[in-house]
Amino acid sequence: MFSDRQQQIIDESIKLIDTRGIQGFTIKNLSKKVGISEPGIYRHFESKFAILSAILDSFKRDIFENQALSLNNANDPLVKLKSFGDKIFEIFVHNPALITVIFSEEIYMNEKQLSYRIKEIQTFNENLIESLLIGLRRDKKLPDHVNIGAFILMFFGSIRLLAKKWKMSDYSFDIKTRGDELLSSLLDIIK
Amino acid sequence: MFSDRQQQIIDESIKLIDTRGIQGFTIKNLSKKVGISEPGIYRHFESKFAILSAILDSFKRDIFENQALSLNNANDPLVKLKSFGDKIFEIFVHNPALITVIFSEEIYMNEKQLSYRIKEIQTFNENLIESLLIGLRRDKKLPDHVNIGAFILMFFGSIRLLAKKWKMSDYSFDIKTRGDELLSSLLDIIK
DNA sequence: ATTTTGCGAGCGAATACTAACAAACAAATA
DNA sequence: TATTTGTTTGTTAGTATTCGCTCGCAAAAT
Repeated sequence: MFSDRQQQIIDESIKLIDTRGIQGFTIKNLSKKVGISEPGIYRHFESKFAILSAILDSFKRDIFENQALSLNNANDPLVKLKSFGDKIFEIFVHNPALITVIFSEEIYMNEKQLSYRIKEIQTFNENLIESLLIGLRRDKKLPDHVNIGAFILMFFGSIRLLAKKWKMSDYSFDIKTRGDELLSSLLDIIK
Repeated sequence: MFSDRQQQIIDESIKLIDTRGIQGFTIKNLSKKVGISEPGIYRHFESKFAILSAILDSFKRDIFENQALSLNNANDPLVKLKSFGDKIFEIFVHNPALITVIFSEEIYMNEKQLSYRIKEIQTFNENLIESLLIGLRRDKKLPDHVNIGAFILMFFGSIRLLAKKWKMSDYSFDIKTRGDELLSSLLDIIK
């Protein structure tokens, strides 16, 4: 899909956006990081837009494969939910820079094509969780007082916020531990 | 504190950041919105940084006064929590552009002084909620299984996410209604 | 009379991107 | 095997445009 050089450019772009924001994501800064000249970048991507687009493609592929996989590993919906959350934190631990890139819709706000892609990924994830909860409700295994829409907001909202806090604290705590704590509190709600 | 013209510049800046992002927040765009020339802007603020700084000052004053007020209107901690949440949604309904400005830490990431101020506001709000919950626990009115840290993440995380979704949907649903739903689900957890 | 608020013109630096050319490499040919 | 050919990947030098911001001056307000 992407050549080695292209993947390198994508990786450095993500790091650059993470550390210096969209404003720091310039072709000049990027070329320094990659170690080639500015026009050299354009040998591998036709525009800055194309790089952002590739970042989203690359991430989308990752998450679709990973999540689909983790959901097929169990039968119990609660176990699925837990492993879904675990997987998210695993991805963040493995590539913290992604937190900024996928939770900062503002980065893509000038490009409708890109913001649509971000929305698509979010909707995909929410639908996964929603169908799990609807299944539980059908089987009368979800307490009556649980509001599915509200739970989904709590689920993704708290995970996002924890990840952002982790990043803003310079990764000063163990997100795996705190994530486990959070996930078990979330699961408590629907037990 | 701020002259009429300064307040106008602050208001237009918030709107500009909301609609066009940090990248669209330029002195040229701002001067067009305000209706004066670019150098005219510099008669009222010494730099672009000073405008961002003023935005945070203005918002900080608002939220500190408003929240402190709403928390003194009741005795029951649960009622306080509800009115705290209500107040947040009221502020957003009244000034939706603030959602982008205060939930987009990336805007200020290049300026440590500014990102520190954002953090300060967040910590202030979290501490308010935390002290309410600690009080409840002391009085044995908080269920044992409730993890205070996790609940705070859920509380602010879900509110933030709902607000962002509201904005991203072009304000296509009634955030007051959905906010009420969310808040009652949140309160259910600690009852 | 003095201060405040505005303006047009223009500064140096940075932006995304292009043109023209050269080395490196691989496949095809002698 | 040695040489030619074409493609890929890189460079230096430059484009037009935009950025935040300043200068010097004039009108307006106090």
